[in-house]
Amino acid sequence: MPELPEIETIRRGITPYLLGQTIAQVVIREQRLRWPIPAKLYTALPGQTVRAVIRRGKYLLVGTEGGWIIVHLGMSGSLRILPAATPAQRHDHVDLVLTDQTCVRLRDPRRFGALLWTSESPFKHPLLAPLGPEPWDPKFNGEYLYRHAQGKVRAVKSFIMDGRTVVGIGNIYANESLFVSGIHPAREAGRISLERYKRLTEAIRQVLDEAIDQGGTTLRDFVDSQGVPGYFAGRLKVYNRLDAPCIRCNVPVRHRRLDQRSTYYCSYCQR
DNA sequence: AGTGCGGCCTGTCCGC
DNA sequence: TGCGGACAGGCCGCAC
Repeated sequence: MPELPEIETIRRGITPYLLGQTIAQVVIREQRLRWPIPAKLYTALPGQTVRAVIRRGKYLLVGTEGGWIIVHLGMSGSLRILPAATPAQRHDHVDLVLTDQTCVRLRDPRRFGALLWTSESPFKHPLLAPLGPEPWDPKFNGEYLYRHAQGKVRAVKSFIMDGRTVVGIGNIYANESLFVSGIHPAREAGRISLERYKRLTEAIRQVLDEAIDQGGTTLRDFVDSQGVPGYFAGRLKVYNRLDAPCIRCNVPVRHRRLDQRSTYYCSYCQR
């Protein structure tokens, strides 16, 4: 479910409730996420105070004196700020209960998400270490993408969705960014000019900025930490718009499956 | 080494 | 109304 704008929306929502707060206890109702929740998480955390809430790609990192919680929301995860006494519903797997009797509640029906613990720098964790730059990192520019694309025969869509290339771009925003920059999603990554890659990096930042501004995209069930949906779905230019007229040229939006992922594009505007 | 795909899960929707 | 199958916002891990 959540891509970078949704994770950033959640990060901004939970940060004021977490910073400086002390964790009273960790309630685990279901330990089987993508990987089992490590015992260290619930033994080390009580008594710790939250010092930082940061985002790296689609990971949320909650820092305390003793280490870091690494959170990934997979396809269906959400985090809500609630009174700790709120009855848990189906798929509410974990509560971080704070001493002020609020809690951060993790719900994840599909359990593709993860909740991990590290006492080292989270950036050195095997899941985070291989990640490429953030989309707003100055080194993420046209030259960077062009250089890394050389010799790559894979489709540009799959190239930009690869976290080693750049973080945070999932299926929706890959579709949107490629539309905005006029690049066909199936085009070979290694056969795109520097000029067009410059446009793509700008398109990516523009699309992500606007999506964050709108509180993310809710197609069916994304909600922020207060339970509010995002409003970017109304601004999508191609995603989920099969057969609707292209906003630029009126040709019907097309759909195909590319690397097992739903892909929307305008066959006239994107080459 | 780069690439493609199976698999992890539940919920929903659609056609029969 | 029930049932099977396809599909959904991610991404690891393994084949080739």
